Amino acid sequence: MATIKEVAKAADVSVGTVSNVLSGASKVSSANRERVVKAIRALDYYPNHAARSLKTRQTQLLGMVISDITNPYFPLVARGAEDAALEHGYLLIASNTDHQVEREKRVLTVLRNRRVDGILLVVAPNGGDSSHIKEITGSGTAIVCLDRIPAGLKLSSVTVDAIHGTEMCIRHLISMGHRSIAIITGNMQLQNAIDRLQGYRNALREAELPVEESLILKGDFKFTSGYLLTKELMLGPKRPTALFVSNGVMGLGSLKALKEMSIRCPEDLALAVFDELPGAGSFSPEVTAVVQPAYEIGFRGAKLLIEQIESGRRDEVVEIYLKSELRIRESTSARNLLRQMP
Amino acid sequence: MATIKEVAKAADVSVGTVSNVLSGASKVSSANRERVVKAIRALDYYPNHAARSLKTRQTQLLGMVISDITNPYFPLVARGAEDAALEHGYLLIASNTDHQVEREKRVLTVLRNRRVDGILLVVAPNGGDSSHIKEITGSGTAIVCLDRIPAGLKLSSVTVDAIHGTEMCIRHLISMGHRSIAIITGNMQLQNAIDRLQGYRNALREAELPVEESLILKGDFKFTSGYLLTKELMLGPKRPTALFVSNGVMGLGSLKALKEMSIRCPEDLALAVFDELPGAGSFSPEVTAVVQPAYEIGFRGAKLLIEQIESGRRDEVVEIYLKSELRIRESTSARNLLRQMP
DNA sequence: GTGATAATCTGAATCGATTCAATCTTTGTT
DNA sequence: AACAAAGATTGAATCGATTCAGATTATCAC
Repeated sequence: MATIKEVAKAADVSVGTVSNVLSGASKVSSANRERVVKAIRALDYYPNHAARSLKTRQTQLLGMVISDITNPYFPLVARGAEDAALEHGYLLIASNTDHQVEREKRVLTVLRNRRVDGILLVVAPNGGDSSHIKEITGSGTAIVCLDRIPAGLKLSSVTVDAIHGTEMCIRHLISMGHRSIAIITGNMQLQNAIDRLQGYRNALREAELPVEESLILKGDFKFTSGYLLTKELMLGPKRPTALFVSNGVMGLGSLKALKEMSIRCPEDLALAVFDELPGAGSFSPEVTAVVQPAYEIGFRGAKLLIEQIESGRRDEVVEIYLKSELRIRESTSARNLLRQMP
Repeated sequence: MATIKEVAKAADVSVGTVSNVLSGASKVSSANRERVVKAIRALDYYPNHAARSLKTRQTQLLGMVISDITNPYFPLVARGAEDAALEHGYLLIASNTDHQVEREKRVLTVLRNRRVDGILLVVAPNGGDSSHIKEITGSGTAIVCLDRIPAGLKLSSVTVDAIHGTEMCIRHLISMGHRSIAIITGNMQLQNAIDRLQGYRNALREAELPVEESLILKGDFKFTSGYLLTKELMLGPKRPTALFVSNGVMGLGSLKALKEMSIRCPEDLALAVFDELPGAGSFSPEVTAVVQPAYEIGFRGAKLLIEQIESGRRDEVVEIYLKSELRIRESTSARNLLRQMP
C-alpha cells in the first residue's frame, strides 16, 4: 500500500505538501493540490492511521462499556452512539462486562492501553469502590457515563429521570384503582435502581398509601430474578393487584412466571415495567412501560464525549438529563378493575 | 505516559531488552527480566499500540459489518464475535449498514483505511455487484462472511443450513394437517432469503402439495413488510391456514397485523418464523421458530477470521455450516386443527 | 587459562504519518 | 525595478514501538 512519500514523489512535491492537502488546512496552491489529488487517486493511497495516531496522540477511537449487548435495552444505545461517532469520524469499540467489576476493570484497562480518546461507560455494580474508574480519568481518557453514575465520582453523564418516570407510572396504577402495588427493584448498588425505588415510594406517599416492605422485592436486573421473585410474590400471603418491574429483562421474567402460573395479565394482575419490551405491540399482553429514549442516550452521550475530547475540556462535568415517557397499554387497562370491586 | 525508553533507562537496560520481555520471547536473563518488570510497574507503563501497529503492520482490530444491531438477531452474533475477539487479544468495531450498499461501501472503506486485520461481514443486498467487497479482500484484509454469502464471490463464511431448517418447519406444518401454507420471503437478492424459499418449495413438493405463487409474498426482511404483507394476505381471496415468515422482525410485523385484524393465532392461523423472537416464552402466543445458533455464528466467525489472519492463509476459503433447530410452540399447536376439519 | 560456543544484550534503523523552522515564490507598493 | 510582506513549499526531526546485525558476556571442555 502506498505511503505519503510515494505520493509526494508521484506528485513531485514534498511530503509536507501532501500532508497539507490531506489535512485540508488549505495553504496549498490549487495547481499542487490538483496534482496531489491525482497522485493519491492513481496510487489508491489512504493514510496510515497508526502512523497518524502515533504522532498526533489521537486514535479517533471511542470505547463503549456496557453490561451486555444482549439485553434489549442496549442495542439502541449502541446504535445511537455509533451513529454519532461515525458522524464525527470516530469508530466505536463495544465491550461487555456482564455486570462484573472484574471484567469491567479488564476491559477498561484494554481500552486505556489502546489509547482510545474517550469511553462511554455504563458502570457495573461495584460495592462503592470506583477507584479503577477514577484511575482511567486520571490517565487523561475522557469518560461519559450513561444511564447510571458511579458512586462517589463526579463525571459527565447522560441519564434519564428515573424517579419521575417511575412516579408517573405508579401514579397511573393508583389512578386505575390499585392500592396494593408491588415492585421488583434492580441491584440496589446502582443509582438507577435506587431512583426507581425512590419514584415508587414517592408516588405511594403522595397518595397517602402505606409502603409495605413485603411488597418490595430486591432483584438484580436479570431475567431470572424477575422470574423467581414474581413467583415468590404471587405464591406469598399478600398478593398485590399490580406489579411494577424495574427493568425490561426482569419484566420478561415476570411475564414468563405469570404465564406458567396461569395468572392472567391484566385481569388478575396489572403489570408495568421500566424499559420498553422487545416486540412490544406485537404480542399479548401489550405491556405498559416507562420508556427511555435509548437511542438518544447513546447519541447524546457520544456527542458529548466527542465535544469534551475535541474541546480539550476533558474534565468539565456536564450532566444531561433526558425524560422518559409513560406508554400506557393493555397490561394496566381497566379490565382488571372489575375484580377489585366487590 | 511512560515510553519504552524511559522504562529501559529506569531498568538500566536497552529498549531491545524491554521489548523482549514485553513480547515474551524469553531470551532475557531472569535478573534483567525482573528489573524490567519492576520498572514497568513503577512507571505504570503500557506499550503504545499505535507505535506497535505502525511497525508490525497489525492493528489487532476486527471490523464487524452488520445491517442493524437493533435487529434482535444481531446482538447475539455480536456478543459471540466479541467474546472470541477478546479471547485472542483483538478488539471489535461494529458498524451498521441499514441494508444499504452505499453505507456498506463507506463503512468498508473506513475499516480498510484503519487497517483492521479482518472483517466479519453480513453483506447487504447489492444487485449482484460485489466488486467493492472484492476490492477489500484484494487489499489484503481478511474477510469472513456471516449468515449469507455475496453473489459471485468465494469467501470464507459461517452460515446456517437454512434450506434444511425451513424444510423441517414446513414439514411440521404439513404434519399438523396444513395444506395451504403461505410464506413471506426476505429480500430475494440475498442468498439466505433464496434458501428459505427453497426449503419451503422442497417441503411442499416432497409432500406432493402444489406450490401456489399467490401464497408466496416477497418481503424484504424488515418489520413493515411483514406487517403489510400479512394484512394483504389475510384480506386476500385465498386465506391460508398457516404462514411461514422468513425472519424475526418480519414475524413481529405479522403478529402485529394479526393482532390488529383480530385474527387469532393459532386458532385462525398457524404461524412459524425463521429466527427466534425476542421475549419468546414470555408472551402470547409463543411462536414456533427455526432458531439459528446466533451466538455461535459470531463466535465461530471471529475465531475463523483470527485463524486466517494469524496463519497468514488469508485467502483460503473455509465454509462452516451450522445447523438450525426447530422449536415447536403454541403458535402451530393442534388448537387450530379443529377449524380445518369440517 | 584459553578458545570455542552459546546465550544475552545493545542500539541504530525502521514503520508512515505530522510539524514547523527555514527557504523559496509571489504579490503589491512605490 | 526594488523591496517588503505575505504565501507556499520543503524536509529533517519526531512520535514510540520492533527488529536484527553485531557486540558483549557467560559457560564449558580441556
